[in-house]
Amino acid sequence: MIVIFVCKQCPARSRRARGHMALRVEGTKALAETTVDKLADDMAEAILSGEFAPGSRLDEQLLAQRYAVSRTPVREALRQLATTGLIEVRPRRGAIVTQVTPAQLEELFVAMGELEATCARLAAMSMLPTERRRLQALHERMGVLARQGDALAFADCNHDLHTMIYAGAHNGVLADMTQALRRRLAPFRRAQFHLEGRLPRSLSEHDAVIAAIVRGDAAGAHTAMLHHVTLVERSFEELCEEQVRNP
Amino acid sequence: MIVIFVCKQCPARSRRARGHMALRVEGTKALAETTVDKLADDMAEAILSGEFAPGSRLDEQLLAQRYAVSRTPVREALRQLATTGLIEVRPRRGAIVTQVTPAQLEELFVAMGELEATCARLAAMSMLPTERRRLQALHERMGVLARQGDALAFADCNHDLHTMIYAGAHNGVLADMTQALRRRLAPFRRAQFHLEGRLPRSLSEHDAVIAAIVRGDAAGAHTAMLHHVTLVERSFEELCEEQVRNP
DNA sequence: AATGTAAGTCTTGCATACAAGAAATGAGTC
DNA sequence: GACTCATTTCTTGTATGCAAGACTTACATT
Repeated sequence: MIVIFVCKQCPARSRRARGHMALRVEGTKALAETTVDKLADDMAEAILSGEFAPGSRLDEQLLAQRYAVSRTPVREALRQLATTGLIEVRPRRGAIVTQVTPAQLEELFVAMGELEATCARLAAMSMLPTERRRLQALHERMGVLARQGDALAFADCNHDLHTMIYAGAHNGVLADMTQALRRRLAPFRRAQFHLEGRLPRSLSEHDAVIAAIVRGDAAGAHTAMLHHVTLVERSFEELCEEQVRNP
Repeated sequence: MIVIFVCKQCPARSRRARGHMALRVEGTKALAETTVDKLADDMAEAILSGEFAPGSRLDEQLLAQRYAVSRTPVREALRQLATTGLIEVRPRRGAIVTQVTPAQLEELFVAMGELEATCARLAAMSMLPTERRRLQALHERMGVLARQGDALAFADCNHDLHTMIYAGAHNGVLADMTQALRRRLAPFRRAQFHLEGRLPRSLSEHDAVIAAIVRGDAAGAHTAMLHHVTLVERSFEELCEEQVRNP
């Protein structure tokens, strides 16, 4: 979200000239205003959605044609994606979508769990009363959704709940890192909400986390969150094994 | 470090043609082979060393002249640095070296502490006997250096010690993130090793961390490391205040 | 004097062009 | 028939050029 403070009196020209600023709200990213940013966003989305399969080559010319731009902005976008780990650029040999090995996936899940648990611990220590109340309220709403069996809305709220916890840690650096990791793992987590009985199970795990945070139990929040994320990972693994058996 | 598996029988030409690969060792970065990578490294170094002051503008043409290249690779390097948070590129308004506010610095230190503590916890759980022994050995060597008052060698070993702990967590993702944060904070940590009495104090703090890791006490390692990093931060703050008083 | 306007200059953003390295192809050799 | 080597083709890496947006300066207005 971008908030712009505008002096209605000043015509557009002088507004810029005097440096009236577009203030960015804390913790948000600027909207993609330049071609490169749009490209990077689009390509990241295409990778995360699986359209660009892991291991596939990203030909600069093809991408340039696809997005109707020249190679220059494509290259800049590719470099940007490379530093996020989504793709790999091999000097003089082009870029490929990063192939995540099972071992690396395991590491990503573990790292994610640790970061989330850390956020939960900090949140338990430093959340404001308002934040705790809103967290509790969201959790209760998810209880209703779970009973209604609305997996889609539940997933949305689940995302908000976790984001709320990152924010509650009151540490932008940590929140950004955790969010980034979460995004990278999104493709692997998506499927599991359709698993039978996942919703109520998820809810009861959340219960422990939320309760610990609300009562300010740092160690408890850490443990409960680690447990929760580990279970999410476990059910992902089960899903994989199942797919191997019944492809 | 790069390890290349070579078939001695095949001449260089066919080796490439047949796709014999240069295997990158886990957890390391490729050497800068392309102009852009070299630029990015150089510029990052210049920023971290303070040559490019926080807030200063990075003019593409000037940079291109300085490194005797065209603007194209400079722009790509800038984009790369931007995603690491070292600089900020404002659309159509050029790049500036990120200005870290005291509040952000505090967040960086806290995040760093949490990550280091997490690494220590995981290391306590999953380090191999060899790794524990080497950690212990390095710690003892640092004891000697501290008694000799060799601050420079001590700082080197200190770096190695922490790196060893990241590696001991057996999680490349976490290790990379921690290392990156450590690098970003390096300019702010550098000065403090010259503080009076810092070496022996640092050593005794390490003692608690190492002991906990070696005996496999996960919770203890976490707590001790968090304590250690917090103290490092504290002494940095003291240093700042002192400089404010006697500039 | 302070603010608003307009022209001019400078910088960035993107496209195009060319050079150099890598893969692919095909002929020759053992 | 497998391997080597040379040649061709394709892709990436870097330089250059042009257009559009942002800053500067000088000027006009209240």
